[in-house]
Amino acid sequence: MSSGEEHQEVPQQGPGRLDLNQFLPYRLNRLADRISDELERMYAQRYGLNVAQWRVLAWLSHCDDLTAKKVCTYTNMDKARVSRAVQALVDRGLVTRTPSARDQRVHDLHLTREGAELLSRLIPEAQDWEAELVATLSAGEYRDLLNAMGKLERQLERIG
Amino acid sequence: MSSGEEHQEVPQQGPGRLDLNQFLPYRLNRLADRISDELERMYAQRYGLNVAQWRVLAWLSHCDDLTAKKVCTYTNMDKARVSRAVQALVDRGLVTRTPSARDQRVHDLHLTREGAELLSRLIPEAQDWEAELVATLSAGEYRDLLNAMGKLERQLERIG
DNA sequence: TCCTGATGGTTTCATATGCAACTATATGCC
DNA sequence: GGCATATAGTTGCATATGAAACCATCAGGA
Repeated sequence: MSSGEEHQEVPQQGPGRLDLNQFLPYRLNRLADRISDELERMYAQRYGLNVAQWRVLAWLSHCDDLTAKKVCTYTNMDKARVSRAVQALVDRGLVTRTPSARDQRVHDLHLTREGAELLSRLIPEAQDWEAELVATLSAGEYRDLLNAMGKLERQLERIG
Repeated sequence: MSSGEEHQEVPQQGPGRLDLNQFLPYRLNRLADRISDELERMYAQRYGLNVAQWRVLAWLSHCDDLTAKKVCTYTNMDKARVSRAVQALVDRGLVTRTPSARDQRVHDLHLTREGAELLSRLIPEAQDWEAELVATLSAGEYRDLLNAMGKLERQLERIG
């Protein structure tokens, strides 16, 4: 795919026409999908993790004291999907799931030593890859990008 | 969900820890997913379209002279998914699919009158919604955002 | 205490998706 | 022309996912 391939068709303009390259949801999705595909390849091939499992692990590295419910709200994933991801991680011995002392409905999630070790290898790889990805952005551009995305997220909460 | 909810857990830092809120792939995915969910609700509930079908229609509004293959490359969707989306649109009478005169393997896709009418109602809604979404961004911020995303896409091509 | 409703999590079931095999057509080389 | 290979698109199959039913536990009020 050559760069600028999105313009090889002469885009049609006018009423009833949508210029997708100016349409933020489209652009955002395309970019996020492609990044996601790359990363997915990385942790699927090398660590046998799918996206849901990776997200659970990433959150476990981000904060201790996690539950399935919290993962749901943080990642916007369906609770069934989270449940299955956690199950798979427990089966692989990367995560422990123990009923909470205070509330038997809740299960506390924790990394095992193996889980922590896997993350200690995976996280630097992910960060290196991200660094390469954003290498063409200046520090200011990067900051502004995250900033704009933050604004959009807050606006989404307001609208939705 | 209150805004800033992503910080209610004290984020842990340090080696082997990943600060997801500074990790672009995560942020991008979360934002794109949420936007996608909102839009999906919009055209699923009101027009009975799924994401794949909407993308095909959007590209048909964007440029005439489309084929399934082009949709695949433009949208990064699997050809089976595109094939099924097109089939559904043809069944609903929104799109025609005719074998190309030059190459019998290729099928030219075109909007029917009904398809165009549906789009003429759907597109303004989508644009209005997008306008509301980006209302908190200045024109400059919006431009910079698309610009940064363009850079990332080009960098992705280079890396991948 | 018992009943009602809410909540965290799992399981079931229907659907959407991706991969691979397949069909049909086209292209290039002998 | 005839064979090998590539390409556009469809279909079959296995898997991933989401919605809803379900189970267990908790909280609150009569």
